[in-house]
Amino acid sequence: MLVRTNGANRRPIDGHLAAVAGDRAFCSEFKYRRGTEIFGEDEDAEYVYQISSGAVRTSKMLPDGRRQINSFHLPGDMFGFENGATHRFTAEAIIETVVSITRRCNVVGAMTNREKDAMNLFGFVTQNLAHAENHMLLLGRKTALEKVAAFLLEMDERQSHPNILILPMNRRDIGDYLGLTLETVSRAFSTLRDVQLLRFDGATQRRVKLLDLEGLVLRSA
Amino acid sequence: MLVRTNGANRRPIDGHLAAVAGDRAFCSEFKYRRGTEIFGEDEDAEYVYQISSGAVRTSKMLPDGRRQINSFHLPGDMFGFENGATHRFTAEAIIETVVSITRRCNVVGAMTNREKDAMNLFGFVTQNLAHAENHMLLLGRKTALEKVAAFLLEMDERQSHPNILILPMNRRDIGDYLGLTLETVSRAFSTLRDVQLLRFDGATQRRVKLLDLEGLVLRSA
DNA sequence: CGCGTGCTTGACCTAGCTCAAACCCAGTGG
DNA sequence: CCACTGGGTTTGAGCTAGGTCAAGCACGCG
Repeated sequence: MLVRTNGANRRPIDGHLAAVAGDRAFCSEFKYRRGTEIFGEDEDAEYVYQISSGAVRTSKMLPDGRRQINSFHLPGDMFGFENGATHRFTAEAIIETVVSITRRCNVVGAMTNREKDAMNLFGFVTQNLAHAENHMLLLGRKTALEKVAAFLLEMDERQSHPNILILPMNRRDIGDYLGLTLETVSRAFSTLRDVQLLRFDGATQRRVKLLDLEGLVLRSA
Repeated sequence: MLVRTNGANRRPIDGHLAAVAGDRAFCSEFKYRRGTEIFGEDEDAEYVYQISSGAVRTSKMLPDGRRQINSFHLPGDMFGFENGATHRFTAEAIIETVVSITRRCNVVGAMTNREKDAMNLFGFVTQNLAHAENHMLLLGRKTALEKVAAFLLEMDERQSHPNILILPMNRRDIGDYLGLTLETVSRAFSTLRDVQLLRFDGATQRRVKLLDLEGLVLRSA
């Protein structure tokens, strides 16, 4: 499923991944088309990934097709750490996405050589863990409206409070992230619109203006 | 809430925590009574913990009291890694529990000195992360019966398939772990008993014999 | 223009929640 | 010894949040 766009264009890039891998460890950039798989559950885990642009969903699936999205990754985010030899989940590009990739062994090599940056990597993992812990609280104990409000606040936060929040994912993805159906997500959006907590920008439903962050926080727990 | 039982009895102990902390970093053992708090959400994170005996639940709470248990920790498990300065969740002893404790700074010091053990610690964190990812799938997408079946299999696995599975936690804890009410958990136990997948050992409902692991696996997804 | 994808909305249904009652120990005190 | 108490658990009877199924609209694209 790899769609390599810039061929043998191997070069060090800016950002943490390059720092962790070290100057001598080169990173490649890959481009993935909307909807394509970056890696699949149980595939060999050879690389660690950092997003340059675009958006990625990581998910797990039950045999009958029920899906749970663990997290959405936006530019700057790292994913794909594995303890064992294989990936524990699937990663797919939601929109056209560019990631930089370095071999696991480079990172491990870096850890033994440069402890400070190894600590950085450790930080990325505990960050992922912290997100998972918050998300378990959401999945296990929040109502549909609280889930969607929390989701909007999370996205707003991660896009550093833009004037207009742009959602790269569709309602089904949001539902699979929040443990809801797409219809319930849609109804929650409508409810939040009706009580003036958000407004859709233009005709599209992917561009949202949050009108009252305080109000959203109140409804997110 | 600390109930220090062995006073100034500081000594190195066996196990990973001692290995990570290094020979010169001494670990203390603490005993907690059933139901007592080991650390609270937002408290300073000064230590890393490993269980010698007993059982611990780690949980997060919403303002109105709804609780989500992230995981149960059994002997050998480590918990309490933090990236920042404070704990992201509460840890409580479910039954009388002995933990060994080392200061975070000892562990960090060990990481810069002994890369191999640092890798071990990294492994513990990614292990916690892997558990969280599986648990999100469970919380977001499984039915009550699937959740309880998966829970029983998890506990059985972690007690290395004992003849009789002993549950240290009550039905409410199980419910808060699985995102269910205690009544629903109880009904699921009864259903599994009725279809001969488990039997209660004696009069107590905390001692369970799993009669058909295959059957449980089938119902756990 | 026709088609496919995504979104909304409505009507209905059901898994799991709430509320309530009853039981079963284990521990305590008379 | 028994009575009493208080967790913990089970079970039942209803209720409701959210799922399911279905229709219809809006947009973008070949």
